[in-house]
Amino acid sequence: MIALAHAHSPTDLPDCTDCPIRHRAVCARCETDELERLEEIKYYRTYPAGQTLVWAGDRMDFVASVVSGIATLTQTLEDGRTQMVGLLLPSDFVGRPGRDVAPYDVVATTDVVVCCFRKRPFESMMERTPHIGQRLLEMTLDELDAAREWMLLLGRKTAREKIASLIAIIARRDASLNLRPTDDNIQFDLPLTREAMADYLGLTLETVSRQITALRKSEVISLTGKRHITIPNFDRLMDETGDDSDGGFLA
Amino acid sequence: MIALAHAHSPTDLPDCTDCPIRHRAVCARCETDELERLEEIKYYRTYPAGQTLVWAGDRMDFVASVVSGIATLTQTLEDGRTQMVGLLLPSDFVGRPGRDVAPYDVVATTDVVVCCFRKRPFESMMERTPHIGQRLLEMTLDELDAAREWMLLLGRKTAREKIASLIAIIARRDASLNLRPTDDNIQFDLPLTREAMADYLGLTLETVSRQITALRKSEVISLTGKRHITIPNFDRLMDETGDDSDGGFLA
DNA sequence: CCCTCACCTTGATCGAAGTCAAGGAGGCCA
DNA sequence: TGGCCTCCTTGACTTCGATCAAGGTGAGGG
Repeated sequence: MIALAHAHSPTDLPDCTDCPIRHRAVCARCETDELERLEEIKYYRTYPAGQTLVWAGDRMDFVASVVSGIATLTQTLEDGRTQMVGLLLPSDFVGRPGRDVAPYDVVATTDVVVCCFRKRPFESMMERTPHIGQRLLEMTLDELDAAREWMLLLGRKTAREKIASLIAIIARRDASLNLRPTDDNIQFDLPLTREAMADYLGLTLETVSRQITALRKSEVISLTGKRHITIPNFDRLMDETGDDSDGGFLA
Repeated sequence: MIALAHAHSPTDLPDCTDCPIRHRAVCARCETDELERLEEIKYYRTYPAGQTLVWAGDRMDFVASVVSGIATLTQTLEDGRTQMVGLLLPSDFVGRPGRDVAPYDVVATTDVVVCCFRKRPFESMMERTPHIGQRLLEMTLDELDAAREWMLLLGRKTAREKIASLIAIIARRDASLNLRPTDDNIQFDLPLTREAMADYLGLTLETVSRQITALRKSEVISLTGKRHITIPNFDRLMDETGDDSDGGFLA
């Protein structure tokens, strides 16, 4: 949820106590001494935008936290149809203790920095450190809620509602990120291409494009360039999502 | 995953050590002494088929394990469109420690027996008993995988593939339940109405009905009555699901 | 400066699934 | 035994989003 205002290179991030995701990641509940032990087994990796961090089916010998940037989890059917099943933001966790083989592709959407832990040491650390397991449970339950919200969207919403929902979610996230209120004249850049949005929403990229145009023509949103969005009236946008008024939504 | 061969009434189930879900539920890893403490705060409830156990938005002052029967988790949009977001089988967990308000409706599909724990005592027990949290984490991660598999189905599969996938999953579950091999001439009863299947698959009940008929006409399945299904050739069915050969699937 | 390539938009057409409507089958109760 | 129910099937028609196809836009590199 928290992005770096200015990108750090791995060597700028030696110390967990200064870590930008310290209070949100899997290590959030750790005490200083626990953090010190984590520090010993961690290492940073960076990936440029577009690169695949993990291929579905590959052995994974590490788990990791996203420190900065955005990555996606995607599944693919044998004939090439793909569905995004998760969006990884800073502090989100990659991998699963106790599992050897990655079930999804993990792809960097922007440049990404991750804080990795070799799986075995992390697992044994988890046994000794309930704080890690507790936090991971909390995060996993949140992700499960988000996945279920997304199932409702995929199964029952119209294309227009899907786009409106996605824009609302990104707007909310951006607002919370920059500590601005979620009201009117919110502005932000879409971090996803039309194709990635299509993969997220279970649509084609043409439909995504058409529905964005339609929302623009209805003045629910306005566009500057292809990616920069302004929301003149947030309630107006929420009306288009199909959710009931408050509409608790995704991570 | 394990159902009772013969239904117990609540009073038949006084003792955790004899519990049919002892080795699969949230208490699976507990030692005898931990079990004894759980025993003190548990109580059973039964619900007849069709009854709602929990309404979305209600306060929930308990968490629970499904002991026998099947229940569904569903979400509803304000105009009435509904999407099933989870299927609760024996040993599955209901509720979330640390949360007060239920986010989904929980409805009994068959007669259901649940083993309840008042939320506060359960939460404080969780703090002292890492085994419970560990097991809950494992179960939640499994559910998250299942939800993501389901997202792929909802977003990218055709109606025919959705139906084939659902039948395959129920067949697999039934086979594992009865310790029969998943090969040919599998037979079982669909535990869901056409409408419930539609809610699960993001379809209408008419489309479900038509696709079941179509699969019957293609001799991928055969029907006896409306609910009893025979699968002459399991590989044939798998070919219709759109998944790649092995196709790791849901709970 | 212009070319190229990735990304996006728009149009025309098609088809899968939704909608509306009618009726069948079986279980349950009076 | 007959008359509900609820659950399911089938048909006719409509519609939303996919598909196929053609171009537009803008950033970066030669």
